[in-house]
This record gives sequence, structure tokens and C-alpha cells, in this order.
Amino acid sequence: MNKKDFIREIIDEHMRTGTFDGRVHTRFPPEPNGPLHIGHAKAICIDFGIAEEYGGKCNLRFDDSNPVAEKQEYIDAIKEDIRWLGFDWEDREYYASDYFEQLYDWALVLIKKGKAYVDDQSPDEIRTHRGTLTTPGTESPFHNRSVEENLDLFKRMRTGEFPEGSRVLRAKIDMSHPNMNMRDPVMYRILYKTHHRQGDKWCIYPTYDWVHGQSDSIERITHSLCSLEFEDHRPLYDWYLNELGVYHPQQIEFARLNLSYVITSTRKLKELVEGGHVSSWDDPRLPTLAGLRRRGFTPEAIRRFIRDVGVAKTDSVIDIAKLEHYMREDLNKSCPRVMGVLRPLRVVITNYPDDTHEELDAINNPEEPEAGMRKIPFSKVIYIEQDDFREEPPKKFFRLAPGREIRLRYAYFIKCVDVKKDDKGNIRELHCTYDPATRGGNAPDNRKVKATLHWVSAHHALVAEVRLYDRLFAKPDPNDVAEGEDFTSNLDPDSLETLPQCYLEPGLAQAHIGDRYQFERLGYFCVDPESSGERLVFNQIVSLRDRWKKIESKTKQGQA
RNA sequence: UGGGGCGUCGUCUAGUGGCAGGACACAGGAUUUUGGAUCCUGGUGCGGAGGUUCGACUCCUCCCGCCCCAGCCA
Repeated sequence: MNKKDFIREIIDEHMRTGTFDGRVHTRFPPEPNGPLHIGHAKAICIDFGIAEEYGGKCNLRFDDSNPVAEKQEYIDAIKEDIRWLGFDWEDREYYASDYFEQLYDWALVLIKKGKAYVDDQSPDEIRTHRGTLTTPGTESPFHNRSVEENLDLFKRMRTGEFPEGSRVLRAKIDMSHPNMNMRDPVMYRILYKTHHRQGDKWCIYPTYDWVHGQSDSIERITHSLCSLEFEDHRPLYDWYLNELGVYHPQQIEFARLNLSYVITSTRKLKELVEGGHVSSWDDPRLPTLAGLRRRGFTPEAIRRFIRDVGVAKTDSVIDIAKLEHYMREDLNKSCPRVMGVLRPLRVVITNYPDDTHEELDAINNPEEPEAGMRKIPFSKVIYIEQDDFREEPPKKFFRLAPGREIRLRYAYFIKCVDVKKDDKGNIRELHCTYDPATRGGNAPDNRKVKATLHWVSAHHALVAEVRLYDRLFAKPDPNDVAEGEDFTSNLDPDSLETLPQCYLEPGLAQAHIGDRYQFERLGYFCVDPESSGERLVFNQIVSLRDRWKKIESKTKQGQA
């Protein structure tokens, strides 16, 4: 997996032959029209990562040519996300809108060369004249305006003499070109909109296609890395750059990142937020970088995941399980272990003294001996997980059951001697006896138990809210919907489960926002920003692999 | 039906004329004071058909399938 991908091979070849004078200079060019998501993370890792590897540079450039969609708040969020991922653009923060004047001058150059013209057609007329995929387009009635008239009209477009949408500037290429992008593409449209950075300086705005290639050229980018759908646009960028006779970067296209059970479309993400299907842009169920960050994902794991997934041109959908694997791998090594009971079942140790407690030794991280030990309190009344007790244990269920003995982690062997129920037959609490000789978790007579359970001392427990997350969508392909439905019909209504009354070991009182822990036998959890001294709130990052769950579902299937 | 791109285990991804490899997932086992972690074991998967060749995932031809393009979005 450390083999070079096709892009790095191309760059190697450039380095070998001295193309671009041995320079590698990339750029990450987001439009500030929404927050970044995991798909962008791939582009970021490629753009910044490659520059870093070859001792080159990577610019951050905002492609802000559409004032209708773009906002300063997105610029701020995007910068935060890139930094969080671990990349640095130093002082190279650029804006395509800063090139508007240059772009305008270049448009004048094309007009003077007879390679661009002002078109008075309506959007509808332009579309009709463009033809279809299989039939050529036809020339606009304004196709053959004189250079003088075009110059005059275009300048007046800029000064605001014409209403919005009344005219455009188009490149004069070939209306019958098999590549639709070459059928006299629009370069400027009239838009009386305030630009988030340029204010009201402009009322004509360049289209992306007219902006992008030249912006890369201005910044002396060597390798313009972008996604597959721009492959068709490359001939147009080449045409512009050649007509202008300016520096020419090389564009290389790669496949974007897709994940099963995940949607990565800024438009649809917006729909989820605005439609109230999720709480906000940083809802921990969202694949936005802000959401992943709040969920507790680490940038290291995301980077490793993206590196190992590779770069190619094949359309692909990566199994979400792979991302989860990289998360667990990273967290397993770094997270301190603690005990927390999510769905508490009260247990009274009947033969344990009433008014006392003791401090037991627990290992902070078995993967990291230097992390040391801590003390945890034990007393007569504790909580265990409801799932860890079955009145009638099925086959292969090793945990607690009437008459059965198990180990409480770092504490004692206990045996269930009685089950207390309420009027309706619900289990209220368990009565158990403990064996004082098993303190710490080992029996002197060497007898074995088949399960070790986590627990929390009732008297010492901290109360916390824990939010459990499942996949936002019920189907691997959220866009797989019946006629007349849209992707929101695949939303899983149970993707968020809030447990308001969980019990945690007391040491967690020190936890700060963003801190990550492994709750033993359950999963990895991260302190949510909404957490406070009065009310601890944890997000589940990812569960631990759960072998029992698999056995259970398999035997259930067998019975069905 | 125009143009551009892509087809290798279930999912990603190496392989560039000489035994098809890795990761995830899955299945089995060992071990374990987390049913975690760790360690073993398990795969006939090259879209199809021809051709070239001693030898083809790789080269050639034809076919099939999937993705993108008809915004004054990016």
C-alpha cells in the first residue's frame, strides 16, 4: 500500500526530466459555499501531502467566483478544518476574487483577438442553441459582432448599464464541438450581488471555468490536482491558457472519495441541516470535518485512512468499516481506559460491609504501560450493564446469570444469588455475594470464570449523558431510493440514542472537552462541547468490536 | 446513438510480457482480568470473446457494463 499512485508517478517523471524546473507547487481550491467534509479531506491530503513529500508548496485558494453561494463564515470554517487535519499554507492564502481585475483584462485580450463576444440571448435561448449530446449546437445571432462593439458592450456590462441576466460574455470556440464545454462557454454573467470580499465593486462575475485555470497559472501551480468530473473541462482550460499565451500548469484528475452509508454532497448536507434532520453542521453523525471532529475522530486516523485508501481514477465506494478500523486502531493505542455503565443495573453485594469502601488498582492503558495505574472505589452497591445479566442465559452467553460467578474487573468474583423484581416483573436489582479472597480479580484456588464485567460503585459514580450514534442512513447507498422518494427517506430514525443517566467512575470529573477515553468493553467516547461541570456529556466515537453481538445475531438468524 | 473516463477477491488497491500481492470485511483457531487488543489459518478475484506470444491482468481487435458532460453552479 506504500506503492506510488499514478499522480506521484507522473510527478516523479517530471522531476526526473526537469519539467517545471523540479518544482512541485499544488493548491487546494475550495469554494467557500459550505463546510468541508470527508471527501474534501482526501483532496486536502493529496494536495498538501504531495507538496510536502516533494519539498514543494501548497496554496490555499478560495475559488470565490459566485457571490450568491459564498460566505465569510465558510472561509473561517474551512481554514479551521484544514489546520485541524494538520496542514499549513503559511502565508499563501489566496482568493480567486483578487484576480478579477487581471481576469477582466484577459477577457479584453480575448475580445480583441476575436475570440470572445457579448451575447444578448436569454439563458433559455443559449441552452437551446447549445444543442444536445448528440446534435451540434448553432451559432448565436450575436456570434459575429465586431470587436469594437464587443469591447464597448463588455465595458458597459462592467459599469452596470445592463440588467442582471441580460447579457453574457462568451468564448468563441466551436458550437458543434463534441465536448459540450467547448460550445462557446460563458465567461461572464451580470450579477448585482454583493461579494463577500469584493463588496459591490463588481456587477459582472467570471464563471468558474474562466477563473480556475488562470488562477492556477497566476500562482505558478505545477500540478493542478482535481476530481474526475473536470476531465472534460481540461481542453477548455488549455484553450484559454494557450489563447492568452500564459504559464500552463498540468491538470491531473483523480476519483473523489465515496463512503458507504455516507452522503458527501454539499447540497444534500445542507438539506439535512436546513431540514432539521440533524442538529447542525457539526452534528456528530455528519461526515463534515466539523462533525467528525466533534464526534471525536482524530485527524491522524483520517489521514492514515486516506493514505491507505489510495489515489486512482476508478469510481469507488469505500466501506465505512474501513474508516472505523483506522479510528479504533488509533484510539486503541492512545486512549486511557475507564469504566462506565451506560444502562445501569443495580447490584447489592450482600456479604460486603455496609459503611465502607476500598480503593482498587486499575491499569490506565494496557497498550501503554507508561500510562500507569489509578485507584477506583468499590463498595457494597454497584452498577453493572443490563446487557451483562440474563435471567435465562442463552448458549454461549458467558456473563452473569442466577447462580453464576463472574469477575468484576480489577475487583472481586461475585456470584448472583437472587433477582429482585417489581410488580410488573421487571428486574430491579441483583443480590450477589463476593469472595474476599479474589480481591484484584484472581482466585487463590485458581478457579476460572468465563467473563469479566465492568462496573461502577453507586455511591461514587458520576452521572453523565452519553450519546450513541449509528449510521445516519439505513442503506449502504443513501441515494438508492424508490421512485418519487429522495435520499432523506433512507435516514435511519434511530441514528442517535441519548442516554441521560449513565454512571462513570469518579476520576472522569477531571475530563475536559475533547478528551477521549475507552469505556472498557463498550467503545471510545469523547467529551462533547456541550459538556459542563454540572452535566458531563460524552459522544460515542466508535464502538469496540463486539464478538458477542455477532454470535448473538448469528444464533438468532439460525433460529429464525 | 456525440465526447471524456473507468472495469483485478464482498469493498478498496498493487501489478507495466514470466507463480495475481496487501488492507478492510468475512470465517475458523490460539491467547486474554475488556467477548477489546494481539497472534496464526482460510481466496480460482483479473467484465466478455477472439488474436499476437513459448508464456497475456499486462500488447492488439471487437463486444459488454458503469461513471461524467446539454448551469449565466463549482
